[in-house]
Amino acid sequence: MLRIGEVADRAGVSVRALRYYEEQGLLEAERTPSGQRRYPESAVGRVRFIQQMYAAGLGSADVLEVLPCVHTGVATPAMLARLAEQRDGIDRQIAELTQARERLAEIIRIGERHVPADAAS
Amino acid sequence: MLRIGEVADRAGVSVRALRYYEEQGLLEAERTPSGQRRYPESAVGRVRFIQQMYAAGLGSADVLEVLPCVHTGVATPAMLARLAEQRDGIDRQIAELTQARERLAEIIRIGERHVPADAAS
DNA sequence: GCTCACCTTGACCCTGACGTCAGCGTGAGG
DNA sequence: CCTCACGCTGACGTCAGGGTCAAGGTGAGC
Repeated sequence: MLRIGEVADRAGVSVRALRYYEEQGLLEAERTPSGQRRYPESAVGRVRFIQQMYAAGLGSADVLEVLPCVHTGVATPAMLARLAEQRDGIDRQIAELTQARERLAEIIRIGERHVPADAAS
Repeated sequence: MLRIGEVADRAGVSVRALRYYEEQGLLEAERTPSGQRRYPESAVGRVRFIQQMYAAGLGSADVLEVLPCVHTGVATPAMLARLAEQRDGIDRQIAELTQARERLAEIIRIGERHVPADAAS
């Protein structure tokens, strides 16, 4: 059983973040009689997953929706549908980003043609 | 010369957003003697570009940095460097998203194996 | 039994990209 | 002249994902 600081260190997040996740219902912890949180080792991976989902632009509610499937390894059809929805959302985001990237790349190409004399600066 | 509402409609953003962009120095407008904003047609495209950059995760300051190149079509080497930096940032984001997507997709595959009997629900 | 690092809750602070409301001016049609 | 949609500024609200500070409890070593 890990203490909150250890989980934070191992997962690379702040203690505050872990308490916030708990507040959002994303992460449970057992408590010692005095009230201190104790986490299983698996919590570290769980936190990393949560971070990854946040990075993918999901909000706490979305993560909360998909977490049960991760946790249990099984999923109802409804859960699968939600997961697929999130995956498609990410796909849409990737598409948007790719477009933006192309846009920038094109601007760079144009700009390079207008400043061709300068090779190394 | 377009009024603010028209630009907002055509670009698919709110009037408030346009005023905010102006506040951030991203979008200029002429003013009628009474103070109303008047935009050239080109503003619509400009706003769309701004939106695309926001969608790519750039902040107002970043957009402000890269806009001159778009506007003028030319770029100093320093500008090119900034553009390239933003492009690379987007690339990193895409990589992260792709990872998250794969993670979700895997969870879906696992889940599907655990609920294979149910085909249409 | 003392110390000191670690933990607790609660409360307020922050940034970004707007939403929203108030109170008022503007301008084109009937 | 009246109306009514549209525009203006300024100020405050919102939401997420935490940071930070305060005031105190806990627990393992010495």
